Amino acid sequence: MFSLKSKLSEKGLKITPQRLSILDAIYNINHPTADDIIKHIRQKHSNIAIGTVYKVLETFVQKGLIKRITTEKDVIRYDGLLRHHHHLYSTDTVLIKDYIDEELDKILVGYFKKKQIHGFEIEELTLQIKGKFNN
Amino acid sequence: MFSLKSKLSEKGLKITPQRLSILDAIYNINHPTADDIIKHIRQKHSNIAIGTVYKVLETFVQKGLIKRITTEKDVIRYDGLLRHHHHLYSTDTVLIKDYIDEELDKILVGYFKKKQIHGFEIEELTLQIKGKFNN
DNA sequence: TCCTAAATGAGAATAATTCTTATCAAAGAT
DNA sequence: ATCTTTGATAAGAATTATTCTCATTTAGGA
Repeated sequence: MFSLKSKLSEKGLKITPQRLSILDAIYNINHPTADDIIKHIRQKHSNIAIGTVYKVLETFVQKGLIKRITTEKDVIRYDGLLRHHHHLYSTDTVLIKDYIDEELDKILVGYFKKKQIHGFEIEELTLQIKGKFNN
Repeated sequence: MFSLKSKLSEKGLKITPQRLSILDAIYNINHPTADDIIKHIRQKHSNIAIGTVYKVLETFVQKGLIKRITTEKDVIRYDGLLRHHHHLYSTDTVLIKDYIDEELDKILVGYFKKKQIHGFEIEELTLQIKGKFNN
């Protein structure tokens, strides 16, 4: 089962219309902000409280259903792609794209297996690839 | 000349006490927020307007004197280290440390010289290394 | 020293996020 | 199917971060 409902229940979360529509929004918007999600939900039909969206997003992050994306801005973006991946950041727009590259992952993991960082235990390696999208 | 004043004048910026103390703060605080900088300046002696700090920071970023750091939080942090480097992020605290590794840089550049990303022109590669600092 | 464009201060305005509390609803127990 | 309880949501206030506005000041070249 890959339904939205099963994703919630797998994490021991109650299934509510709000949570389902937030999860749906995350899967249908590219790295959305909380505001993107609110607008997306309100567009179609239902209303939702702003505080609920923030609270649910935090819950999802805690439960590992989604991740926060790092940006240089003062607004938090979320990512529903759980498979390990990197990000392409546009240097002139806000566009961010997922970048999956297992070969790169192997190289990075291999490199840091040999080369320890003194006083630091690595848990995750994410490459930020900044540049320009051609069209 | 590596004085703070020369850093400003090299970029064609007027030398003001506010700019000097902001630059000084950036070099003396580890990846500060605007608020960290304000507190640092007010601690010692001089007062400074909050708006001025934000404005000057933006100017510095535009001129390439400092950089914004990417984080998962909704607060912007700055970095005065201009040499290309990566970052170590603590997964349980807000600590961020610079990580310089030219060997890694060569591997990454070499990798993406061979492996193009379709529709994307790379300008900068920054690795986010998340994990735990041992004390 | 004077002049002018640029910088700053002060506070209002905006934006993003969190908090509070009353009401509501999911889902397990009956 | 209904009840009950615990957790979820709505609404709006509060907080925090950042930006904007505009009057005043100042750096630095003329």
